[in-house]
Amino acid sequence: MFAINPADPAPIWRQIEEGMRRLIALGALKPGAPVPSMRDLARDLRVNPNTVARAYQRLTEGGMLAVRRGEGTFVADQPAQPRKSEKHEMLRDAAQRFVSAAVAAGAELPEAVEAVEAAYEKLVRDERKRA
Amino acid sequence: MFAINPADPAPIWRQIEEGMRRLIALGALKPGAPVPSMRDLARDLRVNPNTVARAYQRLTEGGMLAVRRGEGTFVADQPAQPRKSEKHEMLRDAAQRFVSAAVAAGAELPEAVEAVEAAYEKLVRDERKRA
DNA sequence: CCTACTGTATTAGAAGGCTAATACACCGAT
DNA sequence: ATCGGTGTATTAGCCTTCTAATACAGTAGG
Repeated sequence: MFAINPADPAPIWRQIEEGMRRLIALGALKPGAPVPSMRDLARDLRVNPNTVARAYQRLTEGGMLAVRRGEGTFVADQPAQPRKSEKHEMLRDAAQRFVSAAVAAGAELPEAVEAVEAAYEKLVRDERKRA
Repeated sequence: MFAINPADPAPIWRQIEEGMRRLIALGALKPGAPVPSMRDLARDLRVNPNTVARAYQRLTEGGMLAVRRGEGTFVADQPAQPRKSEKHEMLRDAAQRFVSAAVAAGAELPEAVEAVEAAYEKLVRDERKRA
């Protein structure tokens, strides 16, 4: 599925939440498709089931996942995409953090953009490979 | 100087460290110039002096700052810029995190690049304004 | 029915980040 | 010499995250 980065200061449950959103946005997980059970994913990521549960709960509340109790968890039929305002806000914040890190590392704009393009292509390529 | 973002999961001492690196990289703090005392900066950022101390220590170890004991802390005469390999590694990791967040938010590459350009210009503009 | 799997919930404990309160050593100015 | 400013260091306590160990409720299949 995706990997957990222990060096990332972001909580694991947030990394899982973001990873699922990413897979759905990329189309790697289609509406109605089952997602791994909490215990399976926890074993896969070497993480506690409770941590996965927290991520799944948030995704369910957000309308990305749908739970059929006793049966499993599935991608929602109409995965709720974030509102335009929220999307822009998230993008703006993430970009601010990235640029701050890039400048602190001694990079200027062209280098930063280049790194983003490379990371994007790699992400898409890795996802295609898994399919 | 710069602001602390409580919503950012990154530890405060790391935000401070990055903020100082940024100011030096942008030329807002020139070699030999004094940086705020730990207690002053702590009061300014509404943060504990110990937290600032941790950031300053790391920056001193990294060769960015120089301490004249009892007198204050100053930007090193020749601020050590990160090695090319480290710079690339930092850029790559930061870009990966940003792209992951952007895709999870439902954005594609052009939008992401646009956000980066906007954030960069805003960062530079805000720094010029403070000077 | 029984087993094995789903998600849900609770409790306890370890680890790290942050705060707070001190104390110490050093330098410069009064 | 004293006072007020530096950076350095230590200790204790709180909060959040993560782990671990359970227990419970629902569904599918033999």
